[in-house]
Amino acid sequence: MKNNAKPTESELEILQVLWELGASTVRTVNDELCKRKEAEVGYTTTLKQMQIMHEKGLVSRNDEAKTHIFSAAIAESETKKQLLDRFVDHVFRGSATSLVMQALGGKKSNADEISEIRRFLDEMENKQKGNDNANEKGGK
Amino acid sequence: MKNNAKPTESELEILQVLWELGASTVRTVNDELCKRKEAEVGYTTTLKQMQIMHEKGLVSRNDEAKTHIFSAAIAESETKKQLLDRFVDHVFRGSATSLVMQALGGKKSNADEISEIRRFLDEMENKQKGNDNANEKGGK
DNA sequence: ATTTATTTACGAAAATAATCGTAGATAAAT
DNA sequence: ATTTATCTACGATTATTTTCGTAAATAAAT
Repeated sequence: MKNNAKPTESELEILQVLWELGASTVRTVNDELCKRKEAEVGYTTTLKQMQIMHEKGLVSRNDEAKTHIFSAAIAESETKKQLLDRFVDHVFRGSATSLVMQALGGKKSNADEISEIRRFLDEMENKQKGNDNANEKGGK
Repeated sequence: MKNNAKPTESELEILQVLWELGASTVRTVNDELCKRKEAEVGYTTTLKQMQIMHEKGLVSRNDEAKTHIFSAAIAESETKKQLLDRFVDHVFRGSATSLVMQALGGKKSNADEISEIRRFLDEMENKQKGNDNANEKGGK
């Protein structure tokens, strides 16, 4: 329940592929990366990256078959949450609200999005009522 | 109106100081950085960093006086918007909504925050009504 | 069995970011 | 004028991340 390893930019790209496609070979991941990025990505580059990620415990590897099968070893939502927290701390100095303002204000958010968020806020508020407190946290 | 220079982590930290304190000397910035971070930051490290930032056009410099005075050369909101866009693209693959969900769900958002956001959404919706269309934009 | 295609392992180079030491410049204090 | 304190310029080092070439392993095709 603890993985402090912060994936780098390109490690994140690989994780995104694994999260989306599920367990995959290096070949599959590399193909997908080439589709997503402008420039080509060398096969051995992706391979090396995934080997490093394996050492770090970011991905797991099934090497029974000739060709190894990799899958993400860290949860998508948990990882994104961590990245987001870090981002909020660094860029918005801890204020999630001002980030949200910026995110919604800057982007072309349509009516559907807005009402979706509204629904979400409703849910949040309900939860909060049921379980108040729970909000201490030794923030510096 | 175009500054594609993406500040690095530590450049951002310096920009944050300048945005907050306004035009400052290297000494002032360095002192502030030392306060904010765990570890000490060497004076010449900060100096060098700010020199590089000057070359890149991230800060401007007044060197009439003996001691140079630096100020941020890029706008805070504009910069944060760019960083956020980039972040949303990379981590949430373009979905601002899912980022907001994550931001609000994960963080300890209190009732005040929630209603603040609600008000914000109201405003957004009004604006949208008054000026519909305006939402075409070469989306991918 | 030999060739061919594909894969993994390994190491190292290239690119980028961050840190710092030292020397020289500048001005204030004595 | 000499010392002292503070600052800038410059170069170099260190650390981290990304990229890739080459060789060895593996299995499929001939």
